[in-house]
Amino acid sequence: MILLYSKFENLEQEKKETILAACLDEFAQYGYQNSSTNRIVKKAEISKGLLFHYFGSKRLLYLYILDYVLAYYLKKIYQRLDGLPRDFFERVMEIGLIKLEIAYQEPAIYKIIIDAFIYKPAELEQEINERYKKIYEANKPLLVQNLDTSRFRDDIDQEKAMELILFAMEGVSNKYLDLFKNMSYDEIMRKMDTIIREYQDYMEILKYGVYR
Amino acid sequence: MILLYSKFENLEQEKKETILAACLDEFAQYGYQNSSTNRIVKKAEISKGLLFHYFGSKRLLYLYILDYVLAYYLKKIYQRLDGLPRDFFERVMEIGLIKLEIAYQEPAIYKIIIDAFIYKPAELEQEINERYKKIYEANKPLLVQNLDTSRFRDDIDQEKAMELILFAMEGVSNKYLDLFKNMSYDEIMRKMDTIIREYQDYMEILKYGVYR
Amino acid sequence: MILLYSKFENLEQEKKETILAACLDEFAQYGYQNSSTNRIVKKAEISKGLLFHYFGSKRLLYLYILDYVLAYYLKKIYQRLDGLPRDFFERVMEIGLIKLEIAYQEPAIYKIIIDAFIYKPAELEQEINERYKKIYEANKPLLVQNLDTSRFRDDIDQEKAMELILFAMEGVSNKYLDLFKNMSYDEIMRKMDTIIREYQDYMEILKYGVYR
Amino acid sequence: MILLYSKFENLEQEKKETILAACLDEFAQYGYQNSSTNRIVKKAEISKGLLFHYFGSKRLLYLYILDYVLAYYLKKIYQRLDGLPRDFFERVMEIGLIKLEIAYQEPAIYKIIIDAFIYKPAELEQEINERYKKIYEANKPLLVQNLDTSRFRDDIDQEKAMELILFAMEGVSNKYLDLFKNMSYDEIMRKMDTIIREYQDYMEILKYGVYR
DNA sequence: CATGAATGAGATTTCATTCAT
DNA sequence: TATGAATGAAATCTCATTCAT
Repeated sequence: MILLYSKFENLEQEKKETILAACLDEFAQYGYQNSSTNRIVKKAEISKGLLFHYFGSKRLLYLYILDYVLAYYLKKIYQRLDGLPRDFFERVMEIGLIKLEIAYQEPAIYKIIIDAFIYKPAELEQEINERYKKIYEANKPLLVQNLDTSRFRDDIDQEKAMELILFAMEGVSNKYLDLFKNMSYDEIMRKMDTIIREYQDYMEILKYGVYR
Repeated sequence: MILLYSKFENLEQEKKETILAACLDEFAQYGYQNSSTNRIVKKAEISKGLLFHYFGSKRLLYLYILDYVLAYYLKKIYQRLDGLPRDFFERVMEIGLIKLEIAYQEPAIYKIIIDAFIYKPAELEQEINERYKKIYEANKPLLVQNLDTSRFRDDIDQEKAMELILFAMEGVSNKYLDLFKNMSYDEIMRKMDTIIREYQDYMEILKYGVYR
Repeated sequence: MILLYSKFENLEQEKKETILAACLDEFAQYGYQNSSTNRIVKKAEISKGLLFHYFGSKRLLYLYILDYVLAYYLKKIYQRLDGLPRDFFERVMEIGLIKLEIAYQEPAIYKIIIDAFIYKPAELEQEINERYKKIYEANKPLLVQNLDTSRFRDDIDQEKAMELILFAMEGVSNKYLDLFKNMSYDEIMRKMDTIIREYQDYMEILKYGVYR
Repeated sequence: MILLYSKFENLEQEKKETILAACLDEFAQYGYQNSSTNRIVKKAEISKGLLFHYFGSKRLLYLYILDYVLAYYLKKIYQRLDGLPRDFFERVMEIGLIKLEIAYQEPAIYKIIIDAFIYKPAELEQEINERYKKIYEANKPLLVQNLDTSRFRDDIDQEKAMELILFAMEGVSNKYLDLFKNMSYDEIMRKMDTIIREYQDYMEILKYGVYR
């Protein structure tokens, strides 16, 4: 890894950023399969050969970018780690909101991540699965560390319950994201209060089942 | 629509089926973007010109096929409509099993549907969304028709509760489907009992919250 | 084979010949590895796609051309079959002269054959070996059919002797071909008599050992 | 020449050898045309610029390497010069065995030489021909020096006879080398006795014609 | 001496679509 | 209706060589 991409990493910051921006843009808009290295070099204003000098192949370039966006994403999330609520429901909500925030502040990064894990281009399945495991493991402590589980009912499988809650709330999140697609940032912000209230409604229902 | 594809629809049954089979095969294996009309005509043993004579463009061909598989899918589901349990949880479980069944009996059809809704090739987003709404509307009665809601607690929003349950169970289903990817049909069948039992465990937890 | 190249073979004669000429030219000048399909389509004045429509890949194109030149070559040789002398030495000499003739009448064809068998591009080794065997088998009767072996000495292995003679005379032939490279056709023709006389000198020596 | 490569030749021994090894490896595996200076610098662990600093161009690098392997080859052969049998046939056989030995001890060197003289990349034809002449001249004394020609028959052209024998035996050698291609070293060694015996059979036939 | 970033032409191949027959 | 030849842009990737540092 270190050797593989060192040519690129040793570049001056500005140039690196131009190239990264071009790649993020391209992969976010077209996904892996339909992205074009031709378009990337045009956007980045570098020669065709140089891109391959840095990254070796489109495949390796994509994996580099994927790792880059994942690192960025995890960093953002972990910056908030300290302030996470101890109650599971509140924490799930908080994390959901963080994700929404990233999705709006860095839509390209968010889109690349989602695409990678949901679509998984066949020729990259293994590599993406590895990264998925890694990010899953990295996320676990986020959810369970320093958690106050005292309110969970004794007679249910706590782990399964938490899984269900996550699945359900992810479904709710996606519903909102889908809704947001055709809305401006301002519109979204204006509705945010209502959304948060709805979010809480959903959680209340779940809470009723798992908390005593 | 009627005019658009009438040339194809008026074909003799056998020829239509050969062409359909070739398209299903191709789109299931490669998805929309990476599918090739060249390969399709080779598989279907028809000429290049004829395919475009029937469908106009790759894009329109795909949409035709998408509608075809959706119709097939819905038909299969609706055939089971009468026997659906009146209890919501049992019904969700039953529908989940029907989906699994289709996924294994007609993997190509299942794969095309999943791909369409999950990946949504950018240039087809609008058309796919339309279809998504349509299928969503079509599915609604499936879930609510003739439902026995008497056991739902009075003090919760029934609709939201059902949404949550669906989201959660979809998460569980996907978890299993992911697990199945690297298993043979026989292995899956052997584990089916355990899986159904786990499925029920998850539902018990949810039930506790929404049923009185 | 028939299906593979039928698209090309069904073309009208004139177009086929233009394309063939372009390929022969290119492969003779550059060999397989360094030939360029870009240059070929330019020479043949057809579009890039069309070449691949006809032949599928550079590799298959080359194999088609190789078979074409081999067929041409064998046909030329077999046309002379009837008049071949019954004495082995005279026959070897005759065949050698036929080859020289072809080499000068159709230098591209000759060069492609020689290149294929001598250089054998690694990725085509197997296919070329198959063809080599085929041509070797086809050549055998040329050398032994209706041969008068009565003058061979009884106490030597006739087959080994004939092998040696062929190897030796091939060496002599190559020596002349090498010599010819820097000579004009006219020069060569003027020297032909001397060359044939030398040829015969060489054979006399060999004859002395194997004939009684 | 001296000026041309002096930068390289003045290097410390170890570095020179690393670079030479990389070049031998590359040219033996890929030939001139398909070799890559990129791969060479990677193997040699030197910079791109340095290679061109030393050798000027790929073409000049190849010629340097060609001269190097030829020198190596000739040195090896000449080391055996003293012990060479005085009988022409025995000497031809001995030289043939020496070549086989080199082919197995230094396959890269052998392969580069063979490739150069057999394939002759068009753009290097002249330079290779010069070297061919040089090596041919250098080989001559090897064959005739201190030779016992007393057993040659008086009535034949001795030089032509020797030429024929060389051609014939080269044909036999190539036949064996071709055979060896698909055999392991051990297999070859196990068959060596049989091969030498066959070699001698061939020579006996030739001997009969040229010796009295 | 030495580096390695940078170039851009050129390699083979695939693609959806058109159109003369 | 039906054919399949024809197009040429675009895809990814490699190449020998240069030059600022």
